[in-house]
Amino acid sequence: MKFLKVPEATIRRLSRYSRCLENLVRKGEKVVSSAQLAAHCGVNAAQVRKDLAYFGEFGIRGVGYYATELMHDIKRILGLNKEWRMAIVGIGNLGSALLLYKDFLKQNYKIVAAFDIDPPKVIGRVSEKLGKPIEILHPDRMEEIVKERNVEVGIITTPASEAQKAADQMVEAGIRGILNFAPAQINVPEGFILKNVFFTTVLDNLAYLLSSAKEIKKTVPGQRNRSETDADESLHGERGGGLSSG
Amino acid sequence: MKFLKVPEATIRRLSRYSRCLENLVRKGEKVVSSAQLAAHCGVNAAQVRKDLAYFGEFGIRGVGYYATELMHDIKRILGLNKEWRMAIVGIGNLGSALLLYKDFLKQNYKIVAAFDIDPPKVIGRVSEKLGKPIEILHPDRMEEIVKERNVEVGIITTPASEAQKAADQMVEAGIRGILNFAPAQINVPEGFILKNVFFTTVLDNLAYLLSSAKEIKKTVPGQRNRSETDADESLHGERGGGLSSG
DNA sequence: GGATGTGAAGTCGTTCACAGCT
DNA sequence: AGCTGTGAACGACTTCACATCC
Repeated sequence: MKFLKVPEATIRRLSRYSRCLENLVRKGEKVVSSAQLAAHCGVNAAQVRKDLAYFGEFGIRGVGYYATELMHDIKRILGLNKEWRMAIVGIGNLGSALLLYKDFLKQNYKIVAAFDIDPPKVIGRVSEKLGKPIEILHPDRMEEIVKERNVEVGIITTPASEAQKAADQMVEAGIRGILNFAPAQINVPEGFILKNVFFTTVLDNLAYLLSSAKEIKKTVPGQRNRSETDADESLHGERGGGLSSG
Repeated sequence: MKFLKVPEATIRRLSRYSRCLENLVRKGEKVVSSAQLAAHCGVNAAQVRKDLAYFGEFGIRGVGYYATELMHDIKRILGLNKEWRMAIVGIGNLGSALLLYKDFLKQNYKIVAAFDIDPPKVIGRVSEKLGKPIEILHPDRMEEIVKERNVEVGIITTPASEAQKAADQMVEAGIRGILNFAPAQINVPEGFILKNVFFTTVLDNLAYLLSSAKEIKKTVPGQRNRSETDADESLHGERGGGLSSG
């Protein structure tokens, strides 16, 4: 095990290994080899071993990895051995969906505050769907609430035009990690972390592949056999500068 | 201009260039250099030129690129010079949000059909928010409807347990491109294209960065100066095998 | 024997540097 | 003079192959 820069791609794969291991453990597997895990995740076996090697030695030569143990090790590496408390800003369609989206909470992620510039407008409809009243707060109170509730992650689901302002308020409130769903380019100060989730970039990708496939491949007319999924590298991130949406 | 394999990353950047160019055109810029565009997008100027070089020559030496023209060229390359008709399966929280999410439709993407295994259950609440009645169909009718309405892209927003079934029905109906939001590993036959949008993978990434930043950097205590955003490479895709969410 | 951990090789993508147009 | 287009250098990530250890 060396040290230094872990590729972003490695972290993404760890996230995947973790979920595959959950399945394998659920199926009762006690020990898994890098080859098995790799097959389940659709990656190369050496890749699995290399990824893990960034963080230590987790396996037993000649045997493999203890599934449960490895799963926990990976979760610890990813920082999932704690509860991450999140605040969401912008309770429109997407915001309220995330607020209600149960698959989200599976892994130690909890939304503990919701902000919108017009609380009364949204409080009713979200509460109704949730079945219990939900508290929607004005962003002016962000700093206070963030301190009070130990929020560490902010989610932006405002319209694009409001996204930078929301990010500024988060930064001001001391939130270090921001997940942005608004189709806007946001800047944050050094030391803060911004991740974008842009749907339409992925759609654009799909559109490109469909368009170019049509041109090139006259092959594969009506094949119906199940086969291993092809590549689908996709969800990405952005850097500085102009507006961009996903 | 050579030919051959265009990197996935290039396509993602084209998507970004396109949106930056929209802004620049809106601001009245007639001509932009690769350096300007690169600055706006937070990439290297040579990268911009290389990316474009995969598809032809679009600039004028000593001058730059005509902004509007380049924007249209890029959109054409991405396949955005047509309307993409989409069907969404699974009208839960996320599905109905996407159905109502206006920022989505900006670029030639239109949802023309919505499916759910229990239409009556969801039809009411979506219609209410939309202000007009919406038609929710049973997935059994997918093939018929897809043909009728020329659907080319499918969006999966079912629970994870139903995602593969939804994909199978899309494939059966002849939908070639699938965008999957369900936290599940899906397989599609050769010739079909699957892109995943996994929120929680991005969150895991954020969690990792926040955790490791805490360990390493005791620096950058209370910096408040605006600075160019740091890296935020992120939204990704998956391949074969096990369950994964994002 | 068998699977891990890892240097070395290979592949892919990015950046440099400059020739070539305008 | 200025900026594009592009071969060549560089760097990063992936895969191979094997020494190492159980």
